Amino acid sequence: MIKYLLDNHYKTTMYKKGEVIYHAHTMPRSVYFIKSGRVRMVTVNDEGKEFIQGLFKTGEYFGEPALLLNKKYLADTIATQDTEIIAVNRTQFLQLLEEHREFSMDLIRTMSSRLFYKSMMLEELANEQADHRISTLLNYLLGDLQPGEELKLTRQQLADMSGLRVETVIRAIKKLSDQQQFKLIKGKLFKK
Amino acid sequence: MIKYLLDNHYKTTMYKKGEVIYHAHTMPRSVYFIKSGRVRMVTVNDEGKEFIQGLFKTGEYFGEPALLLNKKYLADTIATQDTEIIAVNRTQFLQLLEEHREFSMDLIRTMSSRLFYKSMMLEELANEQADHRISTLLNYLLGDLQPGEELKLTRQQLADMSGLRVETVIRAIKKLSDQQQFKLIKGKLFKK
DNA sequence: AACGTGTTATGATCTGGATCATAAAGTTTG
DNA sequence: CAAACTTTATGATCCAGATCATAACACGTT
Repeated sequence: MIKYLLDNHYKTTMYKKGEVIYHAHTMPRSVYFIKSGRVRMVTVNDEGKEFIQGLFKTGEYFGEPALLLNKKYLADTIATQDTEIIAVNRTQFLQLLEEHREFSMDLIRTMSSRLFYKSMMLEELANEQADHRISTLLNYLLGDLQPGEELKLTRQQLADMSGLRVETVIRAIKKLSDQQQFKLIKGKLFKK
Repeated sequence: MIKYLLDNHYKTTMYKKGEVIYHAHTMPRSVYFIKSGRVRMVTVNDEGKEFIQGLFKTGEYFGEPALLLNKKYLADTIATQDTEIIAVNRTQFLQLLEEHREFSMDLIRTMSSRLFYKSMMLEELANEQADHRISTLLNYLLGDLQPGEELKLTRQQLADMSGLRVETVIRAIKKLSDQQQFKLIKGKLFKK
């Protein structure tokens, strides 16, 4: 999709590490495709505590639900590193969906997978204890990795994905480190 | 969509109140369209505590994400009252998506709205106190109602949607009942 | 190798909401 | 309309995880 957008002269914008792509509580104007880089989508509560709603990388896109529902964004979206973005406005986006059957199918599949993740995490946050939450989250994240590969997330990020505090995540990971499908080397997590 | 399915001789199945349409941890075979009735989608943890992932009524459909991702269901789906269901298998479903542009757009919008709801609830469960959670949930649910209309959900159901216990929901609703956009009459909730 | 910054680690205390218990409404059924 | 349920209500106790405090690594920089 990105290739198609580039071939058709869509404009890319550069966001420096830490720059905000959009703010919560504003009306959406575009869908954002990541040409290169990484982005995090976070909701922030009154006390400034972040919850990571999603992490997006090169080739992925975000921001469609609010655009399609014509509702204000729930989350802030921030470049986690220097990132190139192609913004596609509503008209263009709807046109892409109409004219490219494969893209609308891709979107449906992408949304399915996000729904799956969110349903899983909702169950965890609603009903499960800290250890269980971390175990489920880690197993899910490790699923994407090759054996021996490192899970490049800090304890703080895992806390912000699971609704726990850093200290709790640190203690949970320590406790889980035997019986799990990861190993701990100098505090880092590697898939077994 | 339902009309189209009926016109094309898709078979409807009757589920009595309390009957299970599908179980968590089984492989999906179909997408389910509700011809009439109501259905709840719940995840259940080891201690038997339920979390309501979704409530579906006449005209709505459910079960697509697992089918499209070819992953086991996360939740059980149960008829909340006598319900008529049209089960559409994978091939038929993919065919519907290909041949009916409007339907694939409807699905995208439906999924957007479910994602929106789940993102909202995740933020609440991760970061907010009981009163805030209930307030957000009630305001969201009241949004669909006419002024004066009753919100037909028990405290237990609200608890199962917000990850709280009944007693906590009861106390929260009492505390919120002044400053909110609902009124309490004999324990029932009405939109102002 | 000393310094600075980010991350992991660990112990001690505190608290919101769970849990337990019991009762009072409200609703449905025979 | 009484009996049998279901749902709402309220008080008392308890505990997992938040919060606070402080230290120890890890790693890049000069």
